[in-house]
Amino acid sequence: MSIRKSKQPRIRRTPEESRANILSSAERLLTEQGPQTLRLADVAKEAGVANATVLHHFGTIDGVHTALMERMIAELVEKVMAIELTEDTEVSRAQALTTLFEAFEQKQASKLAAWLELTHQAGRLTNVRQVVRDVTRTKFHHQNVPEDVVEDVMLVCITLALGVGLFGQTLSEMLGKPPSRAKEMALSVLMLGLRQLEAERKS
Amino acid sequence: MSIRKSKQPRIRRTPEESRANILSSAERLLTEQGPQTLRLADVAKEAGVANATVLHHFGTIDGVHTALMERMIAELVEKVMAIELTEDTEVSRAQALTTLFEAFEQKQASKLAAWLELTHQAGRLTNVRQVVRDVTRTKFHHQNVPEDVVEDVMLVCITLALGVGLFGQTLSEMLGKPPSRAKEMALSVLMLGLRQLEAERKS
DNA sequence: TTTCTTATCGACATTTTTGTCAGTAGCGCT
DNA sequence: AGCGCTACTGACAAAAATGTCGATAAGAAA
Repeated sequence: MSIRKSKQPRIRRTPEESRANILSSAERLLTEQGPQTLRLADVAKEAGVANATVLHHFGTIDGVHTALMERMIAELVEKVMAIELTEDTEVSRAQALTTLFEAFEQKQASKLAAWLELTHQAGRLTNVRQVVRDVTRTKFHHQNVPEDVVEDVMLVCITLALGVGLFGQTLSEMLGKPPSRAKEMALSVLMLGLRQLEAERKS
Repeated sequence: MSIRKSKQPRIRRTPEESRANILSSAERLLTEQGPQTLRLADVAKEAGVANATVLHHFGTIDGVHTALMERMIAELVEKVMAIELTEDTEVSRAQALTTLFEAFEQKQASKLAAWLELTHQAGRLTNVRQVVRDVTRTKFHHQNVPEDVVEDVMLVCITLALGVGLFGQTLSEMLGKPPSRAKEMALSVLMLGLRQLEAERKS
């Protein structure tokens, strides 16, 4: 009558692999189930390991949170830095903006940012300014625009990309529209608005 | 040697007052400390009552969460509905937009929205579509623009207002700029972009 | 004053979540 | 094969969070 619980053989990973496995599971939980589910038992179950294994690699559940944040931040920064903006044309800009918006929505970066903001951990993003400056210099160096103006533009682009990434889909669907509508509208308005802003500045 | 713990006389409120007191405390915790601190003991302590008192009025801690969400939503809707847009002028629009942005940042509505989004409770906002439709009809009835276009515009405005409300201040300060810079930039871009969009539509 | 209602509370019980520890088992190395 | 290292695990302990219950007291009404 007893059900045989065929015990799986242990999987022994390298520490790096194991950490990556656990963090990937945690990231999945964060984005699909929300921050509440980032509990020890949940993470361990999602990763297919014992609770003690998670603690073995990260010390505490908070260690998991910290490591997850840092991993997601690093990935996002890498993605943003990879955006190409070789020419100063409308098309090139539109592409860059689209890529930026997608970077913030694809890897759930907006959810990460919201989590950091809500938990007052935004201070973790100490390198944001440096990244923005690097982008300003490396991507916009050929444009004859003052650097602080470029920074203002990037500020508004990032803010809007975050807003769209976090709320765009839900809001669009609430209004009975296709889920990408908010993003499309935001991109249109942003492109047109920035063009006008530049025109005004030149006069 | 024993320290006399002068026991306070009980405060006996009406059920409505007591609920309001508890919810206000919870709201303070949500916006100032983050959602993690919306625990029974934290809420009770902030409200200055015993844990059991909170449960007496709300049943469970989840009941507190639900009631808090509903209260904040109602307050926000009221604020948005109160926005005036009597004329179809640039100035009038700018004022309305500014008011909208402020509504989303003042009462921490963006944090509420982010909380709902992260916890997959956005479905609670069932009346968003109705509110948008009401606003479309009551505020824009005198403008000769199709209703679905107005809805698209409101979609982008709300999305951006949320983004600015949630991330604007932090991002601005990260880049070493005054905290309202993101909002100002967003408003500028939004006004210019919408004007252009309208111009394009007319041609 | 006395009575009645019920908001309030402290103490306790239950459940949930985190963390500890001693032993087990993969895997490389000799 | 035998050995050493350590990733891994289950069982248990500790802590934290939620919820229950009977008693108390504030205020209204008789």
